[in-house]
Amino acid sequence: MGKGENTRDVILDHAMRLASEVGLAGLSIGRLAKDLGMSKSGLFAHFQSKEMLQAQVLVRASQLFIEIVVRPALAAPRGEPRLRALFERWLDWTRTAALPGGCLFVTAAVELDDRPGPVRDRLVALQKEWLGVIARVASTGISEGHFADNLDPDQLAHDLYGVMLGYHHAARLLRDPRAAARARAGFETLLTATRARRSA
Amino acid sequence: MGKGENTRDVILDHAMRLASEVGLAGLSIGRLAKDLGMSKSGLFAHFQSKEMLQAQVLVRASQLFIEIVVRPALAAPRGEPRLRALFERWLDWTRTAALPGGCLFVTAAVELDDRPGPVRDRLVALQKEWLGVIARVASTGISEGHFADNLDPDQLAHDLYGVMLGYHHAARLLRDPRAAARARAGFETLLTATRARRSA
DNA sequence: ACTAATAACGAACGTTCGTGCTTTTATTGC
DNA sequence: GCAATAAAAGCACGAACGTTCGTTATTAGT
Repeated sequence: MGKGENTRDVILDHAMRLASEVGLAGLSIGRLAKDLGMSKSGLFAHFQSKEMLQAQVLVRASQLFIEIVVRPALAAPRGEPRLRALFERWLDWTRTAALPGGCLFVTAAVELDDRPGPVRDRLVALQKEWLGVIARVASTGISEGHFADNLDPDQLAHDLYGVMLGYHHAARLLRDPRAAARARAGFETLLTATRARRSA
Repeated sequence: MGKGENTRDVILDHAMRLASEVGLAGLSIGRLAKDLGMSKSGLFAHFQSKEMLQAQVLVRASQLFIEIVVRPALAAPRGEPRLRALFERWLDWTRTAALPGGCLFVTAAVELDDRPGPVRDRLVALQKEWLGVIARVASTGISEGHFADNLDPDQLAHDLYGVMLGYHHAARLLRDPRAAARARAGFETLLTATRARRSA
């Protein structure tokens, strides 16, 4: 690994943390350079544009997310236990990843939802992938007999995302100390519902 | 109503719509002035600072929200019917209010959650008020016998907010045409859960 | 109609923004 | 240790930012 590649990693790491606080649009080359003690142009040369930087930050964050949340959860048994493992790690991942401003994907999702472009496209792809992972685990939960067989895995994935967004809102904006407890209660409500057959 | 007050309303109205797309931080005096065909300084004079403008936009949006969502829903019978009315109007309110960029409060919540200051404080107060309204309606639902008497109204309010955030995410970022259906399904899951006594 | 007050204007301020070019400094391969 | 290469710095650019100033139109009260 050349030296450039190394500093590039350092830049992306810091950019990811900064973006969790101020958003991807709030990132500024000047601010990053100042924080890292290097020149604007020297930093800029690692990326062809700010847009490229933003996209790379997203990629880096998703790698970290997989490493911190997804991979370890795969150690849990298929079906419900694995879903629980995913949920707990997801709930805690901004702490584990030391993201000072909360989940970067939540921030990016809101600020990019009306801004077409490659960065938005990449985020959408990542989010759909993640929802797909959840849905697949839920689906396995059906075949394992943990959940009712008329459960809609995509709906459960969607609902789980809602629980996480609610947690983010309560924890970050409202600074509600019960946020995690509320999220877990919401999760249990969803899981309970997966057991009763629902009227179509 | 003097002339100044009128143009001030026009400015705030447009600023609110613009902010729903680009966020409160994304608002710029120059852009607003250009859109409305007036000078930067003339527009600026209506507010002492950009921060004041942002705060006023929030106030304006909450007035609109009350008018469009809360007030009409109060016509529905107390308890569950009123909660349903609130939910349906909430789900549709950005369309009714003609906000092109989705719910302004969602956007503001994410971008302000790490930025202390009067604007953030105002948003937090507004959000707590709104959650309080939901909780109070849910609470009435208990005394009306619609919901189990060990239901936690604050938890239901929190969960409902999560459903709405999930809807926003699916509709705005993922452009999922099933977003509204998903949100309604999540709502019904929550309501069903309020009927069964839960183990403490 | 004349005056006092309000509203809007145009220009400029100092910063910061992203992005080029050119030059200097570090690192690498032989 | 020297040459080739990669990385960072330095400098400058045009544009946009929020804000202030002094001045001109427009309105409202008498």
